[in-house]
Amino acid sequence: MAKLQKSIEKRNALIKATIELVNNNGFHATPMSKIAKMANVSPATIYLYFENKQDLVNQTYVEVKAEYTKYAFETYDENMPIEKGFKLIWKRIADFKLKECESAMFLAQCDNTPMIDEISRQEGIKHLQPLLNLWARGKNEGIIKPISDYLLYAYAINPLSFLMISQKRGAITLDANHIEEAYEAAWSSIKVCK
Amino acid sequence: MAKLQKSIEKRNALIKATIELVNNNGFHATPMSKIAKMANVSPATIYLYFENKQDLVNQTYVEVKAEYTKYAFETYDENMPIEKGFKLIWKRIADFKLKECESAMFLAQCDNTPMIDEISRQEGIKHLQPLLNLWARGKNEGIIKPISDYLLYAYAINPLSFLMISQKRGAITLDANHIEEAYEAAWSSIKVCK
DNA sequence: AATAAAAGAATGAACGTTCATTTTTTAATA
DNA sequence: TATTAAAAAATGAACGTTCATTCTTTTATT
Repeated sequence: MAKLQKSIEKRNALIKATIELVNNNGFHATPMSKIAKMANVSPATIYLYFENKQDLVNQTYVEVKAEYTKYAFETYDENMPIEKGFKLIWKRIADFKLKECESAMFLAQCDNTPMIDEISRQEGIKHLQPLLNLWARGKNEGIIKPISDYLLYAYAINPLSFLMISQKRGAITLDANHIEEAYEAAWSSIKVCK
Repeated sequence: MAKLQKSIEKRNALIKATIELVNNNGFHATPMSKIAKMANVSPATIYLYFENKQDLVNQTYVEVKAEYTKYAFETYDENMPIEKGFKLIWKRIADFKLKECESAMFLAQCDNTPMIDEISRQEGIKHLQPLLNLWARGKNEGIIKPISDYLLYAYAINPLSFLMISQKRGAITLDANHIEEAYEAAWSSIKVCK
């Protein structure tokens, strides 16, 4: 495999096709041949870029996860006050999940199945550090509840995945108003209540 | 497949095996042959109880979902005051997700992938009605935020799935204290703040 | 001309499902 | 009750298909 000099676009096309097909049919029903076809490439070519199917999916996961967190923290600055910083990150995440809904769908599917290697999963978690730091600071200042980061994540961030999936399935349509309500729910679940 | 008179146990064994194998390997990596082996049955026998693999998974989903909601509402009475009723249902759900963690895992996987037919999914949602009624009542009384049921579910109930998965993966261990904290987060996210 | 990239066709393994047969259960008869 | 016939349930092996992956050949690049 090594590194191919050329054609990063071909790699991108393969990753894009993987996301789309896995979203719509699930891992079990997306053959390499279909991925190749959607990316306008021969099945054999996939193996110039990826070791095998598992590797293709793992790499897709890590790459999408990185994009996601890059977007989430792009405008955040570690010196911001807690609530302002949280709101900023939260809104960016919400924004990503609604705009890049294909990517977000894919992540949700990976995060809830044994589709992905544990190693790639760990790799994906790393990028979340700035949010954990913010929470640590918030706990110190008595603004954020002194509870486990997993609990904070479960209530502050994870619900967005559920909402995104519901929207993708056509069960709801989220407008700016809903997002504001969701933010209020998220914030009130983790802030210290006076 | 008509109804078989005998051997409801064989059907149950098949469903149990399906849950366990799909949890650990995902749909795509659980062949019928393995399901048969784990249920101590010939592969051919599966087809006496289920039309095909998809049908087996669909039926497993609907059955587990029914168990889940049956458990959730078992001790609930429609005349309870809002907060008390909500707490009761919430605790039962938490209880189920931690005790019947295999079942809950399976549901989470189904709810986040295209593994399940849309029809079976709809079938599974029906059973949630008592909770929606409670919320309607709560909104009327000004106790619960006047927001979409999907938002309420996303913040009050869905986080438990995330926590359960994290626990199953060994990332956390939830004790009674965590559960209490989680309940507080859930309630504060949906109650009207005075 | 030499090398790297891509292609299509080929391969072997694995899978879901069915088939032909056997085993077990039920019902009928004496 | 004992024996036998019929029906139901269960089985292991086999089938046809699909899939991931590899092999060989062609095309593009330097």
